[in-house]
Amino acid sequence: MENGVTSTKAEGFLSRMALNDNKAGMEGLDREKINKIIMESSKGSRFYENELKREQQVNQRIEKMMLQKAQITEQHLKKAQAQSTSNYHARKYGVRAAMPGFIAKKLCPNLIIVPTNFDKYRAVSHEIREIFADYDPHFQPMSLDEAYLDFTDHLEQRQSWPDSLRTHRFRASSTATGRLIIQKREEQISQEAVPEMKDLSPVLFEDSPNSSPSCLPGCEDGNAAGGAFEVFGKSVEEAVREMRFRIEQRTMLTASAGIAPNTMLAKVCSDKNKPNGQYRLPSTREAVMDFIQTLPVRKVSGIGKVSEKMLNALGISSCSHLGQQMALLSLLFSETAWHHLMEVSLGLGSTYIPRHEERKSMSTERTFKELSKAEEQLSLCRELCEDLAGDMKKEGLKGKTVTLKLKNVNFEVKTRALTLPYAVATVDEIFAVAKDLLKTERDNESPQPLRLRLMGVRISAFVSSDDKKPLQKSIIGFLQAGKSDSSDSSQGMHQKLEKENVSSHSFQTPQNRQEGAPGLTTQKGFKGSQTGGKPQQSFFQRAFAKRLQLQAANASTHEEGHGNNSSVVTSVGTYSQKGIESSTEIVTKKATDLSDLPQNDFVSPVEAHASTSGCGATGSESLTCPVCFRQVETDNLNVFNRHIDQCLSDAPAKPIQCTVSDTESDLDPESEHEEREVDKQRGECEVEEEKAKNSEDSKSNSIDPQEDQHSLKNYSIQTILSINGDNKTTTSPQPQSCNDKGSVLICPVCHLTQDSDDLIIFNRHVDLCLNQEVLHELGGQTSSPINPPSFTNCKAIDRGRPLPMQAAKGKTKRRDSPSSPPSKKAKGLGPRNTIDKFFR
DNA sequence: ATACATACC
DNA sequence: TACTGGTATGTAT
Repeated sequence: MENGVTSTKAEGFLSRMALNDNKAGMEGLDREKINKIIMESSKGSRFYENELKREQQVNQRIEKMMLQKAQITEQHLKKAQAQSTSNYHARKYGVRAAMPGFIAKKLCPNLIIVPTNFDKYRAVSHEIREIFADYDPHFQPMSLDEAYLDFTDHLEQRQSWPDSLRTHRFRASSTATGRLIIQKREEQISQEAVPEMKDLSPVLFEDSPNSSPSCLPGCEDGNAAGGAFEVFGKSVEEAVREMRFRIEQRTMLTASAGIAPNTMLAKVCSDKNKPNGQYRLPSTREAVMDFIQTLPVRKVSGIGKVSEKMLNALGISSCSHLGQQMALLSLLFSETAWHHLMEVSLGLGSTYIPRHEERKSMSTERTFKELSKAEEQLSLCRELCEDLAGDMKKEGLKGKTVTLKLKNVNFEVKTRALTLPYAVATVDEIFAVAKDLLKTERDNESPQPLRLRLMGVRISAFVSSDDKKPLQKSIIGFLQAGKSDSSDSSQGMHQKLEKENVSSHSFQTPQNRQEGAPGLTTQKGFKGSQTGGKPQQSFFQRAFAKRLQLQAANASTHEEGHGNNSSVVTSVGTYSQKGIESSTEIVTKKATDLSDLPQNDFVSPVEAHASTSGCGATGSESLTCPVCFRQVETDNLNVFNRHIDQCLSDAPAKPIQCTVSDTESDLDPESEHEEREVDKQRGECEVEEEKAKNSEDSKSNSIDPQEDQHSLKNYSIQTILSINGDNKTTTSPQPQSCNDKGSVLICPVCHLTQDSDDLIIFNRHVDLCLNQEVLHELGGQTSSPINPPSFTNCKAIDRGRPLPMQAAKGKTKRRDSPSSPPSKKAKGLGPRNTIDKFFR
């Protein structure tokens, strides 16, 4: 048994943690050796144990799934039938994104872990984005180093451009020098790094360093003129190559790109010739289908290690398998997941670049050495709230839901949230809630202490810009008589407040009590108001609309010309990484704040609010009303809440008499200044986090052997492009015929009557139809998200997806219900917004 | 609305 | 010694 357990664990670990050579630059490594190192470095740690646990959970899910699969009868089926990163040198050692530094060091003892420098990344990102904008002013950045672009318009214009507009010089100043610089870089790559690799790596690898030389074209011609230059052609490939060339000239960073008919494919393609390369997938059905057939599901954005494992358990590893198993998958997966898989299997993806959406949440979290003392947890919590409030202020945001995230020393994560009836943004408001959530959690665990290794605070449920603006105005108006905004806080809010609070349940149960007086601080520099996005249409709505549009257009001329509809994804490689220890020193910088806090560790939000406002008493048997600021002699929150409600309805439009000064008020100007300083350092950390998005926080992101510290050189940018080109008309698919009762399904795309009333078959037809229509005739506007849904908790048959057997005349519905709103789902399917708060 | 899991960078 | 941080999304309850 012992053995069995051990090996199970080992397997779990391996499948979960083992080297993932999915990414470029990791081919031909000695996996076994690397995995051994990873394994030995990790085993026994709490993290490891927790990973095992999670692995078991996934396995259970799979087991459950298999059970369900076993219950599927022929009938069913028949019916259904119907990271920062490591640089490329480091990757040769098996070092990869998201790998902890201590393991990376074992794989590559000579590794130098470079601290992150997000200011630098932002600067570079800005430059790159300027170049992107030349090709698509509406490009969508997905992160600092990655974006989708639609090349369609650019290509159209480009056709008539003279050579001069397609000519680009080598690096500025003196060209000769520029070339030297570049060449020097290459030498460093190939001569320095490589030998060292061989000598020092504990890991053997089989193939020699790949490496496409950087995209230096062999342009002799332009040299005489006092500067080397190159004339780029008019094709997509040339345009993209030109873009990458410009990026490299400008930033000394290389970029990779994928060119494909939609974003999903473009993303995959961008990985194909990474680093410093590009790959074009032609926009033909044949090419797309061929491409998809052999594509491992894991390559597709949105299919992560869990989804992959579940699919693998069903014998599905490539996208072609997906296509073959749609019926089965429809019974085992949720509708959303299934739909996404179907689109993937058909090579479908988004062909438009959605507008940059507004953020939906903002958070900050920190990992530290074990923290068990209530006071320290409390002060840390406050610190987080301060950071968060600062960030919120920068963007002029207010949100109603505050979430506390806790991770204990065993890596178990918990989140606790509370939604208020009004939006908050200041330190005190946030802290009041977070503190309460923390207390509740502590109480729940007691007498065991909370042994935390991470704490985070998040705000979500932002009020819309529309809501915010008047709010803002009224506050400003209210304050006009007055002083600086930092001292007023709750005053101006009164009217709004009163309205909101009165109409909503202001306070609730002890578990759920909410702070009564938001005491919103005014914020200057309120920028707000990005216009609301266009409502997202569903896949079918779009297709249908497009078709109508096309039909209309067809009446007149149908000469779209070039027919190059493109999207581009670009990603810049990761730069550097912060030291491993960076996250450990956080613990209690603000121990002094403890003095500001009431003695009892955890007080109710209201109490805290009052006390930090300097207006409340802190007697243990009384609570301070946030409205009238009188003591209420009770510790019964129901009583207290009644008082507040009363207070709110009784004393309407009267400003609260108290100089609240909450926000930053508990810091004197001096210390506030210091705080800012600290924030700066922290800023780097946060930026790092940004960076860390690309892989790991301090650990793995920029692991570069043999790199100059703080230098960007030798890093690469990766670009993914997608394009719709070569429109070819394809014949519509033959409607599948199964024939049945008198029901009739009509394809919303081709408008042909379908013989089968089998929805699965019908749906498949629709998708095929869309695929062709959209891809070829229409330049295809599918609404597949750029960032696909995750596959959390796939469900199973019993939940029974409603297979609407309704067959009507004229209008047919998919289970998706084309006419019904994409619902939250489709909406949720919107792009994952990874734009950092630091770049906005 | 809340909690948790998955995914991406 | 010893596995991140920020954001989004999906599912269950």
